[in-house]
Amino acid sequence: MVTKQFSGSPDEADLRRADSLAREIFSDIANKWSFLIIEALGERTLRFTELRNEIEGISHKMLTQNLRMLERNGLVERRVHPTVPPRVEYTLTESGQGLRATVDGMCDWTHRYLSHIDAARRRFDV
Amino acid sequence: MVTKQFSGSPDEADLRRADSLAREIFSDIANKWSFLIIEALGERTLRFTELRNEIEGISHKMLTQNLRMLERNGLVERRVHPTVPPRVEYTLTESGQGLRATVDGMCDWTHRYLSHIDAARRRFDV
DNA sequence: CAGAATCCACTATGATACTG
DNA sequence: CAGTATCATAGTGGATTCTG
Repeated sequence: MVTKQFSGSPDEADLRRADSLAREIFSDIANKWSFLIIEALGERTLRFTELRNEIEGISHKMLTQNLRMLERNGLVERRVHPTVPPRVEYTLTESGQGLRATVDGMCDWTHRYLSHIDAARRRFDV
Repeated sequence: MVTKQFSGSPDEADLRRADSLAREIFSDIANKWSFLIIEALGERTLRFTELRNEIEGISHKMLTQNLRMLERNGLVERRVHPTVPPRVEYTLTESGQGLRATVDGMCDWTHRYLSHIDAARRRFDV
C-alpha cells in the first residue's frame, strides 16, 4: 500500500493526515492523461496547443483540467505571456521531472511486455 | 508519448497496431486501483478478501473488475481452488512484477514530494 | 467465499459556443 | 490562442441481492 510506510509511528494524527494526502495525490495523478501529459512535456516547454497536438485523442477540456490539476500539485509550471493572442507555456517542475522517471519506466515496461500482453489477452478472450 | 518509439519505421501497419495496443494497455493500467492492487500484491499471494481488506476504500466490484483486467493483460495470475467455500488466490506474474518496480517508484516519489506537493496546493488554493 | 447481476446516483468526457 | 461555461450522454462506481 501507498500509505503503509506511515503507519504505527508516534504522532498518529499527523501520520493519518499524511496518509490521506498521499492517497489523494495518488488518486489525482495515477491516471492516463496525467501520465501522457508528463511524457509529452519531458524536458521541453510546450504551449497549450502544441501539447494538445502531441497527445493524440485528448480533448481541449481534459487537457485543461489535467493541466490545472498538475499545476495545483506543483508538477507543472504554467507561464502566461501577456500578449495578444495569449501565449501560455507549460514546463515540468523538479517534482514533475521526478515523476517522469516513473512514467518513463511504465512506457518502457509497456514496450517490453507488449507481445507478452497481447498473447495473454488472446488467451483470455476466448 | 508512449507511442513515439514506434513511429517512422518500415512496416507502417504493424507499427500502428503496436501503437494502438500500447496506448490501450496504458489506458487500462494507468489507473489508481490497478496500481494499488499491484502494490498490495507485491511478492505475496493474496485471496480476494485479503486483497479487499488490504486496499482501503476499494469496493467489491472495483476489485473484481480490476483483477479481471489485470488477469486479462497477464499481470496477475488467478488460481481457483475447487473447494467449498471457494478459495481464489491472486499472484503477480513476471510482467506484473516488472510493473511493480514502476509503481514502487511512484510510491517513493509520492512520499518524497509529499510536503512539496502539500505546499504547492496551499499556494494554488487561494 | 468469490463473484455475477441488477439498479441507480453521480462523474467524466466530448461537443459546442462564448470571452479576453 | 487559451480558457471558461454549458449541456447531453456514456460510463464509473457503490449498494444490494443472488448463486455455487
